[in-house]
Amino acid sequence: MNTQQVTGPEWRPIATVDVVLMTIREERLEVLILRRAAGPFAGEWALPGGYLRPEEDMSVEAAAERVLREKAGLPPQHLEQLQVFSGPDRDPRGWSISCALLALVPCASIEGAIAEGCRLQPVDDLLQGPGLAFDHDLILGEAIRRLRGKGGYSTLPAALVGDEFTLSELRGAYEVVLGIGIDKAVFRKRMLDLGVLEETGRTTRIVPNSRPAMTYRLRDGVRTFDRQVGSASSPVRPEGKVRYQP
Amino acid sequence: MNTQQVTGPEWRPIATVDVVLMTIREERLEVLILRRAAGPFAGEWALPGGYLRPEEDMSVEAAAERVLREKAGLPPQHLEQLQVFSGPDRDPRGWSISCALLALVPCASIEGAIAEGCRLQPVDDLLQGPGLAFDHDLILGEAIRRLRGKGGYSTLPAALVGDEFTLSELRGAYEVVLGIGIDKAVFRKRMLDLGVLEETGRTTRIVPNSRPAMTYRLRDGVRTFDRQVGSASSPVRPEGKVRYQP
DNA sequence: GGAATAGTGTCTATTAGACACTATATG
DNA sequence: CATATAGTGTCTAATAGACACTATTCC
Repeated sequence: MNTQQVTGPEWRPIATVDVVLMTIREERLEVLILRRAAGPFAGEWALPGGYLRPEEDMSVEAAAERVLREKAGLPPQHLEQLQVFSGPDRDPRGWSISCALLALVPCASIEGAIAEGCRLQPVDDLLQGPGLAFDHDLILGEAIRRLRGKGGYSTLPAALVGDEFTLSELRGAYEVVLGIGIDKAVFRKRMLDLGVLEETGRTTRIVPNSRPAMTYRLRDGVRTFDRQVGSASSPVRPEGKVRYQP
Repeated sequence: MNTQQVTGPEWRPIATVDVVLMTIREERLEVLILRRAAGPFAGEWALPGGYLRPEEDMSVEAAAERVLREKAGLPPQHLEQLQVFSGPDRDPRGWSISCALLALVPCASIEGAIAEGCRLQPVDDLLQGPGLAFDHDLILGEAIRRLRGKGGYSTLPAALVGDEFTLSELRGAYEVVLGIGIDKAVFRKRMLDLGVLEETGRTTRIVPNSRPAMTYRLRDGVRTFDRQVGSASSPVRPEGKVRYQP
């Protein structure tokens, strides 16, 4: 316990950020974790995080971006606050408040830039495994819930593909996030009718021996829809699978 | 500035909670505000809030409930985290982190219990007015955005009516939150088909000289739907207005 | 019966979903 | 030509929305 813990306005809690960086690799949702070098839970796997620094960080978002720069060498495609986790017992060093943030990136932008001691782990494996340090399993669970929930009625999954993408790639991201198959014609009509995309004018071929596809970019930032994309009743179609590293 | 602000792990920011307590009164959305007695912005209107207290508060949610007990004498019907506001400049006392929370209550449960120096103010008036202390206008704006956004596809507005309510009362809450008129037949079918309500078996009459209505309660906590309730194209129907204090 | 609100039935325009079909590239 | 994916057209079942209609209470 920490001797700084006295009651009154001069008392202050430990303040940190924890970042859930998610990406799609090989058609699976993966999370960046690292083996803690020091401090509590040294040697165990945990989410990247750290203390707030008054001189460097202008906000919790800035602190999260600093952490990600150190661990994955990148600014994320999308970063949003997830939830505050707080209390006297979640950190053995004392009463703490941690702002958890969800970061999304296309896989291609971090592979190779991942720092020593870090790795990408499929979320499904992680939910079974021996568990993360602190209350990070709880934080991870909340991140997955948020992504799955918000992913169905927003352009959030677009942050998991590159700036420029084909409709098949985008659909693949939605399918991985939502865990369902989505009919390509329905998806195409929905996305284009929503007006959240714009053509780049360029085409790409996803695989050889096939027709090239138009590429698109997001017209704006993340937007929300008033209806869910796809449905749980859609069968998972074989064509639904799309390669992200052709 | 505070001399505690030195770089390094022993440094800690000011940590507070700010609560946006919303309710519906006279068919308008209202917010609890108070005139600051001391400290920065003394004499100005602000959202209720306060320091985290290590001995009393087990979490930010508990701190928010304590603040609400002091100012409005109640545990809220619904309490959820909104967003963290943080940075070196938002509080003149130094680098601060504030967890903003959204609290919803039926109006009847707080009228009379509101503490000295506090008042309920319609949100629309507040958005025009001279503005709140700190960055509380920003926090209020985020609270309204959250309520309007989430209100359309969840049972969140139910927290603004009593535990037991008629479908007309509930529909009225949705109409106030969303700012649209909702057809009563459509609303009835949607809500009952969703299976989020259960009959209490008791009936109430909203006004004299009319047929009594069945009352319902929420089957669970807040649930989300995959489709928006109502639509912007619905005309505001005269019958849509419902009295909350008959 | 009159007034007021609760609750139901019906029609229609829209659309999600399913799926067949055409188009365009490579080899 | 075959192959593989992009992109389009069509049909259907489901339903949101509009609105008329019936039901139940108090006066």
